[in-house]
Amino acid sequence: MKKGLSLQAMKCSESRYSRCMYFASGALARKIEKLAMETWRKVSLSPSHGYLLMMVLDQPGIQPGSVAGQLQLSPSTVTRLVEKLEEKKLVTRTTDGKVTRIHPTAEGKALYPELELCISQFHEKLDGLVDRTSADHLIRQINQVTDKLPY
Amino acid sequence: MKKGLSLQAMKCSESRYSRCMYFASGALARKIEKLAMETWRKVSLSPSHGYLLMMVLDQPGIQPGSVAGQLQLSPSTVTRLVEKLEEKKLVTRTTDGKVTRIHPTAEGKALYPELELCISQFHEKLDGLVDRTSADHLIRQINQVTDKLPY
DNA sequence: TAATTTCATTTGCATATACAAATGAAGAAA
DNA sequence: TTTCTTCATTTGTATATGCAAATGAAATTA
Repeated sequence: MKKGLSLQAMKCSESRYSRCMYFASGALARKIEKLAMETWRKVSLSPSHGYLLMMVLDQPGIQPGSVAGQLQLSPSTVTRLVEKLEEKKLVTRTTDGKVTRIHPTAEGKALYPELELCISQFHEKLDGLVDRTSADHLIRQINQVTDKLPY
Repeated sequence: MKKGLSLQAMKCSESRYSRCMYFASGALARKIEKLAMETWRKVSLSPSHGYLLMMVLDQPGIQPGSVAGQLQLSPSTVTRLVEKLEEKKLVTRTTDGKVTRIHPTAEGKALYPELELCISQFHEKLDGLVDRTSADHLIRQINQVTDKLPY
């Protein structure tokens, strides 16, 4: 019945490395990323691209640096993400002197309901696996620690 | 004084996206990865490579699939990691039928003390930023959630 | 105003990671 | 034994991400 996992299958808490923040944080992030990827696939966007587009829809004219701050990504990563959304004709960039602004296109705007659906489905999916209270608590704790770590 | 961070600088808990597990886990993992990278730089290894080598030293003859399970990485990722350690002459691979085993070289073994140092320095560095009890607590909580998420 | 510094963004390059398909071998079933 | 299935690993390809250097413009200083 159980397929292809005899060696790999392992609860992370059974690993001798699981007590290390490096693995704990990495393993969680990879699994969450995967879960999110499944959710956003229906709009042919990665979760990062999806959230970025959402931000641009909520805050039209937003600057890349502000995206980087809010999404906790490096400026260069934001540039790449925006490039891809631009290729897909979902956003445009305008530059005025030092300031670059990202604007949604009509096509991008049209995606709003679906993006909202992705977000709520992602949260539902998570709710089905982890009870809401402990997830919320975990998120708060993670953020507390993240805020203490250097940029 | 403060340099180059006006737009990006932001506590993650101030972001409207910080309440989402996707960002919380990703942001934490990226910051921890960075912290760890600084620590392992002195042995010219990424943290993943360092931990993998450590595992091979602790469990000589270990199979890639078991590494994948313990480190919560995909088998293909483990293959790439091992390839690089092999290039650096720190480990060798032997294949006997279906079974592949990873063995440390003398050069790899010689690195053991330094690897231990990296691990303890990483933990010290973390201790300097986040108090030990809450870090341990967080790790346990993360692992609990991770274990509930699908492979 | 000219020179310097700061800032936001982008580019070039490198790393980390995964999925899906391919490989090669072992075990089970016919 | 021949075939089919399962398994562990590897390979091909793709995504995500970051650092350091480059760019171009604004702000500050001299």
